[in-house]
Amino acid sequence: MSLGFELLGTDGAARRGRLATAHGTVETPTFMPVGTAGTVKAMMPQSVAETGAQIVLGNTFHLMLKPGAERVAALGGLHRFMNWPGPILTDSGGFQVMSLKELRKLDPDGVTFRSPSDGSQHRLTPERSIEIQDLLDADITMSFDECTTWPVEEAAAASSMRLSMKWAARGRRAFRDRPGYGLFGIVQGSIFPALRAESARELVDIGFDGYAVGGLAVGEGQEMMFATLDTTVPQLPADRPRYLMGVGRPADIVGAVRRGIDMFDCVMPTRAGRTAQGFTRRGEINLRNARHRDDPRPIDEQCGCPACRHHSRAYLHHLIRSEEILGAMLLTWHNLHYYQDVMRGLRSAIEGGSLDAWTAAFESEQALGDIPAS
RNA sequence: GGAGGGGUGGCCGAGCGGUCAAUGGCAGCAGACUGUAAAUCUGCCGACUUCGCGUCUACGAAGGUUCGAAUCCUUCCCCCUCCA
Repeated sequence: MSLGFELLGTDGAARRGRLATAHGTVETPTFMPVGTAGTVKAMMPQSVAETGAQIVLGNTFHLMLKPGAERVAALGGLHRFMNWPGPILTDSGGFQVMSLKELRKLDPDGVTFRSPSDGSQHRLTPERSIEIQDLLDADITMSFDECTTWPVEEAAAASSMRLSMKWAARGRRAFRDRPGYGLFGIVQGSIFPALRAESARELVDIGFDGYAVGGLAVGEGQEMMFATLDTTVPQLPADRPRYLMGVGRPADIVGAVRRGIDMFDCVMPTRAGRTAQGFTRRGEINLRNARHRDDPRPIDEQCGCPACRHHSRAYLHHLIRSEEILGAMLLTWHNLHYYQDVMRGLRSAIEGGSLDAWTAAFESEQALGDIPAS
């Protein structure tokens, strides 16, 4: 295995680990901000790092279209191109197989996409996806898969999963092994335990540097997602990192960490930050709402981010109402910082063997809800 | 003084005899967002309301024509442009 992973401790099924990549180490459980197009939207790379994030995502599909993988490679790779010196994980384009299903044609060999911006045709195969991620210089490369839609019949979920497994094997052969770089396989099978088990077995047989659980948080709900993790995660090798793709809200992450997941990514904190939603210790708030208009308090009294240290809810509300860019920047910064606070809390709770108590405190505080302005 | 154009719901602005409580946009009030086609999208937005294609009040003002008027006519009040 070319990607180092050290298991530092456990608390129940939860794990405290350390991932060693060519561009640095990552303490797990970790949350990876999504930087689809070579930027964590509304954030400077340095600011992303200041929130505590150690690794970010890039996206094969988006970077293939603009500016092109070969161009990024010629410019020194994605780290240098976007000035993020730390580890980068790239998604394979598999999510776009689902999210852009109106714009693509799938066949056993791969997928032909029409570009959402100019209609031009682009071909992605398991091999080409790996090649692009190599050109981008991703520390962690994801297998090209089909993110299965929801809801789905078991038969359709099975054939979708089996296609992804074939593609995973092809991707494994195409991947160029080298120190500090790794390839992850992605378990599919929707909410069907037998399919998840089959998928996990196949991937483990092939052998990957890490294992992702894909095709969740697509509408099935938290309960079914957790149920799926309960049966799936135990089938993944204990000595390799586990990544739950696309998840989620803070409570989703906490529940998944407790079920043995090490890595997460989600657009939630960044997208929500651009659409006025703030995540706090006491739940979610919408800064666009009139109730914040005169509120001199910060978004979250206990938060140390620049938005909370220097600015009131009233100011954030004003910026957002006025469509000032700074509003999106500050709220994104806050959300990412809060997510990282949650991850820091989880890691230290696992280290201290106090995850149950930590979780109880987290949940009861979230349940209290926001304190109204006096 | 003369000639034209116009006054529509918080604002801008369609409508120009019935299907108009009145298209749109903005503002306002909420909601959604989970490997980013997203600084996006959705709902509500005269009053009342048992929330129902229900009642009432509404398109500068007052009259009138008509079965029926935001839409036609008369007078008045404002605003804009051009000419003197």
